[in-house]
Amino acid sequence: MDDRLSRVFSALADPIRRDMVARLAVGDATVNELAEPYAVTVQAVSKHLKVLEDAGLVSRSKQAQRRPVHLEAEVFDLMTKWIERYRLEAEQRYQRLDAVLAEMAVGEPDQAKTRSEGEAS
Amino acid sequence: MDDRLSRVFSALADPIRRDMVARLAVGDATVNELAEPYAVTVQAVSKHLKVLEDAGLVSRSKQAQRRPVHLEAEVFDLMTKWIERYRLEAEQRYQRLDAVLAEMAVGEPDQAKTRSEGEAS
DNA sequence: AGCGAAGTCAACCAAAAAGTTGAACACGCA
DNA sequence: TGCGTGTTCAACTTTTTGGTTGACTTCGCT
Repeated sequence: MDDRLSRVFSALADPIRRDMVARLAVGDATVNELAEPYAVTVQAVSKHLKVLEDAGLVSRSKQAQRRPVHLEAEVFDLMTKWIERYRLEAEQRYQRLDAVLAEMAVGEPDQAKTRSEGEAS
Repeated sequence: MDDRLSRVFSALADPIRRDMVARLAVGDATVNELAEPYAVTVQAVSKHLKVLEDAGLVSRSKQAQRRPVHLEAEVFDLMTKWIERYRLEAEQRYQRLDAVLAEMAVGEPDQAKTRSEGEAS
């Protein structure tokens, strides 16, 4: 887990961290406020925040002795770009496959294709 | 890590698994084909596939003694929905904030609002 | 009937993650 | 000046993860 995308996905793999992101979408909050709903210590929440921060999902400014946590929504783009890219590729492939199947339906129906069998597609 | 979304995010937190998804977007593949580029055993790849399968990202049909792996792109929707929801919430919040700031600029500039300080908003 | 290829299962290991407790640090305030 | 609050740091434990090796199953092929 070294690259950015891995850190982002990994950060959001935890329900508590996802819930914290959900709450931060509504407004900044302090560590104690964030910790309050969960059945874990505030130290554990502090660690969760570090994970989110390392992933670039969150930033912490210091204001007196409290550190308001702020959601950095731009990182979401990184994920959506990755997801959309492969979703699209897969969808386009289905369209091509449909075209091929349609072609086969009108053409000859037995294209056994028992060659080397090595590659996918 | 029990719910669906956690499993999906967690599955994609690993670079090898993300790469496998990327390759499967282009076409189905067998376990050995998938394993080939990586410096790990085929057993390890089999485990990775189990993780992807448990997340619903991939399905395996059995065809003779090989099990072609197939990408299930629908699961991506689950993620994008989650992501978009909070991205939008955060963005709308900024717009509201901008509106408030603009209002304050023309109106009275000292709306101290030092009440309970309890909630984030 | 039996070899060989493709996958999986089981047991194990090391490293990382998620949690704990306890101590320390950094302020504001009386 | 020193107490209290908010947060982090450090050390430790337990669970999960990603990897290994070795044995086993399933099938096609000759």
